[in-house]
Amino acid sequence: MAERDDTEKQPVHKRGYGVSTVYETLRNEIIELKLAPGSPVDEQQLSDRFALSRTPIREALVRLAAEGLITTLTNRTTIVSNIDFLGLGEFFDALTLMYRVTTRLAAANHQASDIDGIRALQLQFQTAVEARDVLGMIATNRDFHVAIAEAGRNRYYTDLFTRLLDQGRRILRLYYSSFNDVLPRQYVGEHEDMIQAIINRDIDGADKLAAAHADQIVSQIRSYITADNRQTARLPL
Amino acid sequence: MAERDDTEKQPVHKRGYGVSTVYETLRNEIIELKLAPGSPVDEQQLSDRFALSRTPIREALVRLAAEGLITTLTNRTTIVSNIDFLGLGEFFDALTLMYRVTTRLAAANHQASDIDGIRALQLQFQTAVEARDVLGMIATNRDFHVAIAEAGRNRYYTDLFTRLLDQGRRILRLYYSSFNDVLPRQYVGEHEDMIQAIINRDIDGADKLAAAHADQIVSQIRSYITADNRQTARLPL
DNA sequence: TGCCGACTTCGTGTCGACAATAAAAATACA
DNA sequence: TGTATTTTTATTGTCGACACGAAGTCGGCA
Repeated sequence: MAERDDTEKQPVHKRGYGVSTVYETLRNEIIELKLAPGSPVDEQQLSDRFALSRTPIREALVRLAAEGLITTLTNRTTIVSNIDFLGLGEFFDALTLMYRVTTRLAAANHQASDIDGIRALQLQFQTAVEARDVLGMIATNRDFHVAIAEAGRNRYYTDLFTRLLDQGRRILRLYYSSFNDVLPRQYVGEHEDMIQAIINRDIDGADKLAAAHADQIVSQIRSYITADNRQTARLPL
Repeated sequence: MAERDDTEKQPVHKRGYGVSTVYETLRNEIIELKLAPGSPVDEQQLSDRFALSRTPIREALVRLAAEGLITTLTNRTTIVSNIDFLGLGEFFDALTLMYRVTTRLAAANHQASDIDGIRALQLQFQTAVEARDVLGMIATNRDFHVAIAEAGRNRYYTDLFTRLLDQGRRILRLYYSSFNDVLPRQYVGEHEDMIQAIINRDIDGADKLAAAHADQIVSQIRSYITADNRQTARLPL
């Protein structure tokens, strides 16, 4: 689909920042599906592109592999990890639990200053919705929930949740064309309710809202997938 | 305390298995506190020890850093990560939740064959308890719960839980000298109850048992730590 | 004698090259 | 013409060496 011809060279790196640059760049491109799942990741190609030797490239790839974003076949090749549709059940389960836990903890542990950041991101999300900027919605929605997780002050949950949300971004992007506007608008309202519950330190309320929110998103994705499947099933044979 | 003079050389590696050997060896030594938290990790030294060039060593270190087991100070040195006593609250919270979730899911999703593996590990744990083999207890207890998590069939929970349990092993080892036998014996019984609940597919029962089990362990560790603190507080000044 | 700056040293970050390995291509054979 | 075997090729895994950066060290100056 999308060509990867936009290989701009970024020649100058400070010593020690080469790997993290490569890591972050590739990470973004994988999450934003600029690099298609299953597509091969060539070390020499990246070496040329970033004007770095293969050693720092490799270290970045090792980090990406540790996060499961790429898969390395020993001695042969490394590819962008495929989206595991069979494991989607596990994914949704974990995602829902993390939505709930992080929102609960935010209600319990947040400090006043956290709210400002959350509010700002909610505003960004809202403007993205109004502008019908689907990609922006996906990104800002992610940031909004990460901010809530950080207000909850449990790094273990935040780490797992962030990884799950980023995984989710890959899936959402696959289906973003089918977005309509009624759901996103609803999300704005749900976000608003969640913020209120957090401010009121209403832990159980926050939990319930988060659970409902998660269910919304999960069933939305599920419906996209089954709709997609139906299309394939209708293919003339 | 323990010297790290036992640096045996392992010269022969199959191509591609060098890094994983280094990774696993170091990982074990860190978790088992053979490498003290805060102690420096020298690449050249490891290079000599494993009879490998620094490149594969480095890749192993990157993986360890991604898991948080070591900390790399850019351009300077890399050390074995310190145990974060201030973040212990977060740790216990996440640990408890994962105990509950994995046991719940095991009750819901296990297959008959899983039970055999769990039973075998429970037996190992029991023999370690009877032999008063504290180190064995810590290790087999970990394996027992990992097996339950795997029977629950959610890789996201299993991953996080495994990491948490391994972190916990470092903490437990710090205090293993203060172990008495009454608690471990109690754990054997609690494990037995958990297995029964899982077999009966009693999800809520499994949850409750896991929660109680986790609380036991957490309060045990907490009491060790506070006892330790009291000692320091009693120091003559 | 105490503080500031150049120098030395040690270890990491990066590089280019070589070796091994597995897939693909080419060849031989039935 | 189809299949088994050898050869080629592309790409990874590993290596030894160099270069940069930060501590610690030493000497100069007030």
